[in-house]
Amino acid sequence: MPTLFEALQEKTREAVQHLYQHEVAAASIQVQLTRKEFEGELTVVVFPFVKIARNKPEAVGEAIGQYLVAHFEPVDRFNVIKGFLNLSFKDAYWARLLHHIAGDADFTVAPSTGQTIVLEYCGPNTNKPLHLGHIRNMVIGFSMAEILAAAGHDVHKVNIYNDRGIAICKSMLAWQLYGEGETPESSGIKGDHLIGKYYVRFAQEHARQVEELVAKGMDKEKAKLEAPLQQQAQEMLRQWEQGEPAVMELWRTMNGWVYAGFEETYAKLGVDFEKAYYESETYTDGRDMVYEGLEKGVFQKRDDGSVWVDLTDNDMDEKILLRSDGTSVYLTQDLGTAQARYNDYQMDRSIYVVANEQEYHFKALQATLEKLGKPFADGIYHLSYGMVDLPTGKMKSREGTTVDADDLYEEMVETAAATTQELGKTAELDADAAHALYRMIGMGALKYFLLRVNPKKRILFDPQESIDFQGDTGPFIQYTHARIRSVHRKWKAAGQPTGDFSGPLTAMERQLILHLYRYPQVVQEAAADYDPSHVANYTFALAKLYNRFYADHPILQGDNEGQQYFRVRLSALTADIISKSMKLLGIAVPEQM
RNA sequence: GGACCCGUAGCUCAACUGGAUAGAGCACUUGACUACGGAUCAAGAGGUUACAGGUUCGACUCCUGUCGGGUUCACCA
Repeated sequence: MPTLFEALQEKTREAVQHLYQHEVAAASIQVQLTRKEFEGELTVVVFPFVKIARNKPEAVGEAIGQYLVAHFEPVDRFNVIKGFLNLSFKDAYWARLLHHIAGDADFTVAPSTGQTIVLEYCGPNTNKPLHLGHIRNMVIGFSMAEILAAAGHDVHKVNIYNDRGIAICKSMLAWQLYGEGETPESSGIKGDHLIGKYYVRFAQEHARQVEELVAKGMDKEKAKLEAPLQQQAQEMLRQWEQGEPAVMELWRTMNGWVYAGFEETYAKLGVDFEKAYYESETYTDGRDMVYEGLEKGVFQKRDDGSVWVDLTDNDMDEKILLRSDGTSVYLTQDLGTAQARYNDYQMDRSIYVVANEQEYHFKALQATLEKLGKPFADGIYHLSYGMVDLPTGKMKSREGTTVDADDLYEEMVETAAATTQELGKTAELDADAAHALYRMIGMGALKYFLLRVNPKKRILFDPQESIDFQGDTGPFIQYTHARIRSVHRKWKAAGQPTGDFSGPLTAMERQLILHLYRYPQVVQEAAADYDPSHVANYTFALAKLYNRFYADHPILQGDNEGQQYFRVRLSALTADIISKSMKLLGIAVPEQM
C-alpha cells in the first residue's frame, strides 16, 4: 500500500500529465511538511513544473490544487503561496490514518529485505577498562543494529576482542613483577580495572627507566626501546607467539578477568552480542590469506621477506601485510576476521562501528579484500564516528585522563536518583523498582546525549557540566511517556469510556497524527544514512509536539465522550511510538517517574 | 605536504538531501490552569550559516578557492 506521500506524488504526476501533457517521475515530486505559519499539512513544491507549464508559479499551483481536490479524495482544500501548494486534508482522512497507525500490526515493522548484516561494535583491547569512547561506540552500535532490524534486515551483532599484542604483555609483565598475586577476588577490584591498573603501572615504571637512561646520556627514543621493561615485554610477546605454556596460562587468566569485567559493563549499558571474535584466533587465518594472495600474484614479497600490498591504484600507499620475521600486523588479522565472519554468516553487508581515526585502515582492508577477490569486500562499510574529547583534549588511558565507563554509569544513576527523589513523584515504589527506574533514567540521559548528535561529529564532553535532564534530553522524552501513561491509567480507572467522533480536529491534532505517521519513513532514513540521530530528533520532536498538544487540549475533560476517546487513543498511540523509537535508541521508557 | 571529516544564535545541536521569513534545547528575561503529572507549556531576545567567488527561478546544502579545527598517511593495534 502506497504511503500518503507516495499517493500524493502519484496524483500530482497525474495532474501534471493531464494539465500539461508532460511526463514527470512521481518520485521526483517534492512533498514536504507545511510550515507552521501556513494553513495546511502537506505542501507540494510546484517550481519544477513552471517551465513545463509556461505559466506563473501561482497559476500552476492553483491548477494542480484544483485537480487534486477533484481527483484525490483525502484532499479537502488548498492554498497557494508563491510556488508552494499547501494542502489540507479531511478530518475523516486523519481519523482513518490514526486507525491505520494503531491497527496495522506491520506499521512499525518493515517487511523483510532478506538481507543479512553483520554489525561489529565495541571492539575493545583487553589491557584496559572501557571508557566514554567505548560507550559512544556501543550506544551507536546497539542502536544501529535495532534500526537496521526495524528496517527489515537480518542483523547479527558481534564483538571483536583485540586480545593479543604488546599492550597486553605490558599489563601481564607489570602484574608479574609488582602484582604480588593480586586477583579481582583478593582485591575487590573489577577485572578490567585491575588489568588497567597494571597497564598504567607499566607505563610509570617504564618512564622511570627511560629517565635513568636519558640521565646517562642516551637518546630518548632509543631509551624507550632499550629500557629493560620494554625488552622484557617484547620477550614475553615472543614467548606468547611461540605458545610458551606459562605465558599462555597467565594470558588466559588475566584476559578472563577482563572479560568478566566487560560483561558487567555490557549488562549495565544493556548491550549484547551474538558472537565474539578474538584476534588471537583469527590472525593466523589472515596470514594464510596473505600466502594465498602471494600465490595469486596480487601481493609482493620483498627481499627481506616482508609481504606488501600495493594500493597506490586506490589512492593509498603500499601497506605491509607480514613483517620480515613472518608475523602478522593489524591489517592481516582483520583479513582473517572478515573471512571468519563470512564463513559464519555469508552476510550481504558487514558494518564496522569504529572511530574515525581508523578510516584509512578500513579503506585499506576493503581494497585488499577486493584484490583477493573476496565476495564480501563490496559489502564492507565502516560506520565511522567522531571521537569524544574532553575540555583538556583527547582521552588517554596511559595518562589516566579517561572518563571511565563504570564511573560515568554510577554518576548518571546517582544524578537520576537525586533528581527523581527531589521531585518526589515515585515515593511508593519499592527499593528495587526505584533503583531500576534510576538506571532507566540515567541511561536514558546518557544514551540520548550521545545519540542525538550525528555520529560523524566529534563530541566534547565536559565532566564538570553534568548531562541535562531537561529540554532536548532522554528524560524529557521518558517523562512525556510517563505522563501519557498516567492519563491512560485514569481513563481505565474511569471505566474506559468510548464514543464516536467526527471532528473537527485541531491543527495540532492533525500535526501529531502526521508526525506519528512518519515513523517508518524516519526508520528507513536512519538505516540508509547509518545515523541514529534521525530517530533521536524525530522522537524529541514527537514528545515536544505532544506536550504542546497536552497543554491546551483537555483529554479526559473533552467536549464529549467521542472526543475524549479520540484523544485518549491519540495519546496512547503517541506513547507507543515514543516507546518504539526509544527502543531503537536502546532506551527504555517508564510508566511513571 | 596528500587524503578524509567538521565549521550554523553565547553554548550544544537541527534543517525532510536544492525550496517559503534558517529551526530546537541550554543559559538569560517575563508569564501559565484550585482540569488529565510544572522533568511541562507560552512569550521575548539572540544569525552576514567561517570567508570570497560560481551554478540555479531558488544555496546552510552543489562546484572552485581561502582561512580555522580534527583525524590519518608505522615492520603499533
